[in-house]
Amino acid sequence: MTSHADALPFRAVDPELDFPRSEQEILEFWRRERVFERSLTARGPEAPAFTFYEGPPTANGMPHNGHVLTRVMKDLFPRFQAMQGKRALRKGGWDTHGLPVEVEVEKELRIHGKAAIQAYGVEPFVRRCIESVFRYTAEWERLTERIGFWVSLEDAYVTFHKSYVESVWWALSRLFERGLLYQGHKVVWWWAQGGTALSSGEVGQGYKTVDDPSVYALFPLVEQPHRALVVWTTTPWTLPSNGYAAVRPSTDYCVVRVGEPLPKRKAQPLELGPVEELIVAAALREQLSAKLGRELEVVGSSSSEQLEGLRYRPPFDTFAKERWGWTAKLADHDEEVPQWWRVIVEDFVALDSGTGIVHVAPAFGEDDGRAHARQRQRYADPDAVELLSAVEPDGSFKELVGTPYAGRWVKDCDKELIAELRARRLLLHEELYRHDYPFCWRAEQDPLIQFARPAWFIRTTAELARAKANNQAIQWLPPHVKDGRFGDFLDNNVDWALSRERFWGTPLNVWLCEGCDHREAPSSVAELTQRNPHAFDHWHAAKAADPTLQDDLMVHKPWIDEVTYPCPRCAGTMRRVPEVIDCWFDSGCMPFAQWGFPQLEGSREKLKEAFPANFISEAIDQTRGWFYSLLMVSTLVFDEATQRECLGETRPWPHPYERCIVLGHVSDRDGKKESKSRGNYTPPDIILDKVSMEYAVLELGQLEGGRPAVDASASRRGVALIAREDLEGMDLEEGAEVRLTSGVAPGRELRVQLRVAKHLPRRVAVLAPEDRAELGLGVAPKGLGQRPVEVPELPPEQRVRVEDPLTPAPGADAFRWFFYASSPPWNNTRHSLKNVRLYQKDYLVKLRNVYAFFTIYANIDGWRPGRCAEARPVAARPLLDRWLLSELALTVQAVTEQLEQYHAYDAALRLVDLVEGLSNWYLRRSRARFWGSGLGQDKLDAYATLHEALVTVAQLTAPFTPFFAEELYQNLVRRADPGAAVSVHLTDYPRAREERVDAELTAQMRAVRETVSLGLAVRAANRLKVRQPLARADVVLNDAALEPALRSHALLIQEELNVNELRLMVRAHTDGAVTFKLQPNFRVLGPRLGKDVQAAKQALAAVDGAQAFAELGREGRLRVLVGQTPLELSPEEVSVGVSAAPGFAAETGKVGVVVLHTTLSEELVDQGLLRELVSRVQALRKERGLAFTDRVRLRLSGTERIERVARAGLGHLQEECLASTVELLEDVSAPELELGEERVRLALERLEVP
RNA sequence: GGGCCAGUAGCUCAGGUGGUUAGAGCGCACGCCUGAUAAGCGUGAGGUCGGCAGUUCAAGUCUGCCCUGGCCCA
Repeated sequence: MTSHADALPFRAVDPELDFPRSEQEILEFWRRERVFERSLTARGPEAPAFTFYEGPPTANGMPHNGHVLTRVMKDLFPRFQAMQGKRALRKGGWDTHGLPVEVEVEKELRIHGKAAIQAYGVEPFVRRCIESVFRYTAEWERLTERIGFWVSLEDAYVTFHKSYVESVWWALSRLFERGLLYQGHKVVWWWAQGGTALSSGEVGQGYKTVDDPSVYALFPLVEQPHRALVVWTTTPWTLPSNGYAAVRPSTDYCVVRVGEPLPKRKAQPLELGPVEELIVAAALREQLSAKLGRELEVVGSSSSEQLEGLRYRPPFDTFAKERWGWTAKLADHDEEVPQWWRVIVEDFVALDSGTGIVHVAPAFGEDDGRAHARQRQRYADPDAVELLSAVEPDGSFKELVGTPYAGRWVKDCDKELIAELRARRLLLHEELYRHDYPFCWRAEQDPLIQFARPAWFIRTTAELARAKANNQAIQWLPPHVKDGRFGDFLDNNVDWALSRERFWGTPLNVWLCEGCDHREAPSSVAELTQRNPHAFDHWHAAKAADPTLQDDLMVHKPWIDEVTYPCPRCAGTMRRVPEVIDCWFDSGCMPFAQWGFPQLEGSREKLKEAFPANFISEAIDQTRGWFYSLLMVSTLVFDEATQRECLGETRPWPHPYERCIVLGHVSDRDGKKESKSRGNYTPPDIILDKVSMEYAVLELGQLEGGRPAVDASASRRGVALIAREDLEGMDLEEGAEVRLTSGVAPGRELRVQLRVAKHLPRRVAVLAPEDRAELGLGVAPKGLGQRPVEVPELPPEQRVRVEDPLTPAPGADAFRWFFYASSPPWNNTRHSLKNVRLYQKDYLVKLRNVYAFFTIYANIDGWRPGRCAEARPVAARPLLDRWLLSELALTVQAVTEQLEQYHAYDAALRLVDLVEGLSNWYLRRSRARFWGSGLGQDKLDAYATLHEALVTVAQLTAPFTPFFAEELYQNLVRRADPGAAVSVHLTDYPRAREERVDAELTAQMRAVRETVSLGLAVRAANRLKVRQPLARADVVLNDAALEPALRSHALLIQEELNVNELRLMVRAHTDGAVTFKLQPNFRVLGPRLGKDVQAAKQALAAVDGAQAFAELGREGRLRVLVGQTPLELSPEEVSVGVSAAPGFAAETGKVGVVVLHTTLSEELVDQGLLRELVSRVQALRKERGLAFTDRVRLRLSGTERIERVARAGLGHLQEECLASTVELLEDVSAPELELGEERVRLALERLEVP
């Protein structure tokens, strides 16, 4: 059956705004028609590839708004490029390894530390890691689809898969062969009691404020034993492991003598033994003097450069007793120098506390470790220099420290160490120092220590020049990242600490021989099997016993640890090192590992095609993360030889990505970071699907004694109290009616009003007992202590869902658009439901209104896209049509250009401009053209123009707002033409019709719009309703060139301003309403006159503007007196502007001045009354709810003047009001209306259409 | 403590190479329109351009120092 609706040219646009609903239909359409899959193949196999790399998320947490931003940016450009004719491949990916995953699993199992994991069993632990990693995959996939992020998830790469791991092995194997892998030490935050390094996230959770000893120790100089460095440390237990003393670069130091006690100070007794003079930073001398309570007399000066290299006696001889004389050979010249106990220069030395000289124990501080690494670089054989550490991994002192310290927990020895220093006269000062120090977040009484662990490194510093060249070739957005944050990071590069003493990660593929020192890095399972055919027997046995075992696990701990093979050099056995690798290295291997290169068939071709990526995009925090790992891994692995071997050619920089869009963070509406624990977090669902949130249920009684001051009367039946922030979060006003539902009372709902209670925590709602009973709800026991983050975990009877029943959520397009259009993507974005709606209104809603208008009238007129052919050629169409099509062409040009440059924000701005002009000018000015009956030529032109504009906008906006673009396209194009491309996303991106660009017309229209605007401002300022016609408007132009332009739009201006006559003139008087203002043209005159230009300004302001302007015109120059000096000015040196004289009905703008003649003749008043009449009738029509096309019978009675006006304007009334008959009667029974001084009664009834 | 980025109207943002009345949209107020109607439109009020110095005839724009926020690193 063909319904009436199906017969319409266009499906009527739903008057209700519910974007999520139509988006669901479109999602279903895309699924059904497999539009994404088609878009990948539609351009044929020969189409050029466009490559995008997906930075893999970890799915062990819920996706949040930041993920929406990245996914939305990642989606935009491939969609655009696909419409530009490219094969835009988008392979998904999942990051699955790493410490955060292990920590999550530890939390679940309520175990902590290496030993606990081993006790639990590495095998079941690893299996739980896999489960954990995919815990929220479903949510991720749902969000991905819902926001319209097109990515191939079904063949997504997964970092723990065997093929991926083997690719990573291949890369490491390459680096190993080139000598870029070595063993060293890395300083980590170490939980000694548990034998585990903690991630920075874990460390951050465990800070406590504590008092630690702060020690000022003396390090006597070897050459001048009477002088000592005053060295500051807060970790006395690291002093036995001292290696260097560090001073700050380019800093003044002074030599002082300890003098008399300061007056009014408590001076401590000092026993300094042979030391007489102290060296401290000049800037900290007084501070130290105050601490000691003694004068410090300056007896000499020094600088960091002079101090550098001086040898000193370490405070403890733990290592010095054996190694004092040890030296090492320098790399750059043939010289042996002492390895230890020298002054070095380091940036990290601060001058805000201490002495400006810092104790460096390379094993016990990150700065210290790095400083040591730099020292090692000086030597011919860096590995010849060992690391001094007097501490065992369990946190106890080593035997070599000797009694009484050996075997004891280091921090317990602080006091005795200090006492020993004092006894040896090496202690200058001691005090307590209050600071924040990290403790283990699970074992809260255990302080962490920084501790050097043996680790494998990649020698990135060896290839740094190539990495930098690579960076230089990347197009960074914003550009400052290149030489700013990223460049700086490269400049300060240190070798990559690759290994991790953990369980869940890519195992480091280095095998060591037990018998000799032979090392190998096999690159695949196949290679291992070649070396030992039985290498994986244990795995196959395990798999036979448990067929559910995933094949990928054969390359993971614990199974891989059992793989051994005979040493090729001796009779020993090769065993793998125990470590796994940094998961950042995994992610950096993604360009080739996603294809399983080189071991998988076809991977070589795929790599060749998709290397480098055209663009990647992630947030700024990835600078040192993925941006770095990608660049570094590819720089290292793909040296020229490897490129030739793997790609068959060498590629110029950059690789592996040509462009990188660095995104800002998503913050709340106050610019604060969104955080679940603070509760200032807007879940994506609120934007995408339903404005609803869950709250913990509280009752009034729980507030007593707490901070919230709640008026007891505010809590009553039918009212829910919440925090103001929560109210704003749902974009609701106080008093809004909401729907309450509960998980324990399915199907039941309650309508209540929302009220704000001051100081209420977020995410709680106070309900009246009766209301709670209605929904079967209890209360959350924590009351005011309820934390937002815990709300979803509460039992169902303690939670209530609050939903806004009136306003649908903005939807996915709005969410996307918000991120594109609100600010450049590298700025931080202030996100809230309200803001998303704001930007939606500005663009999507406006566009939708134009679209709705179009369908209404096209349906009335039966206009179909086929009738486009009946429109005249563009050049012959009315000015307004030509203007719109010119704007359209310009916009196509600009948007395309911006998207090619990856400027999403600028492109979005252009689209907003276009839609603004389309709605606010073109349609407003064209509405009357659609009203008349029948399809005249002008109307045919208008339909064709508007239709084309809408279709083009649909295509332009398709990469940005794919859902609404699809709706437009389906209704405007495909409904009439089933042969058209199935989806807007399968069409070609619009090409600018350059022949239609009319820059002059654009400029003219701008002037017209400004003129109109000025005229309306005059009316507003003088309280002249637009409905009242005026006799005349004078437009006094600043620029003569605009005169003919405006003349051609005179009718339009008259109509907008409702004036009967328009006069255009160029810088002329109009009855004194205009004055002339002369100013220097500063750009020209400034350089000529210099300082005097200000005097010239005053002189010009003083002359009679009109006369001066006349003189300029007459003689081609102007003479003025500047002070006593005559000055001759050329026309270029003077800028003349007209402005409205005070007291006239006139306004000034850039184009010039608009003057309105405000005297009302009787005739004008009559004209005004007629318009009033029409207006009142239209209001009545609306009141009656009449359709646009309904015909009416109008009866009216009124004062004499009204009747005269009505009689004279009968035809006009009939036409404007669709009144078939207009009857003037003695008395109409209707309320009397006032029209100024006149009165009228109006009655109308609908006429049935015959 | 260091590096990078940002700070312009209530909000979100524009403001090549310095040029003298600092712009837009939204919001707000007032008004218009009533054949896009829970829509459309106009006008207006809001700014010591984060602060303080400096360079210059002239600074939102250049320089220095400082303040606030964000991120990264200590």
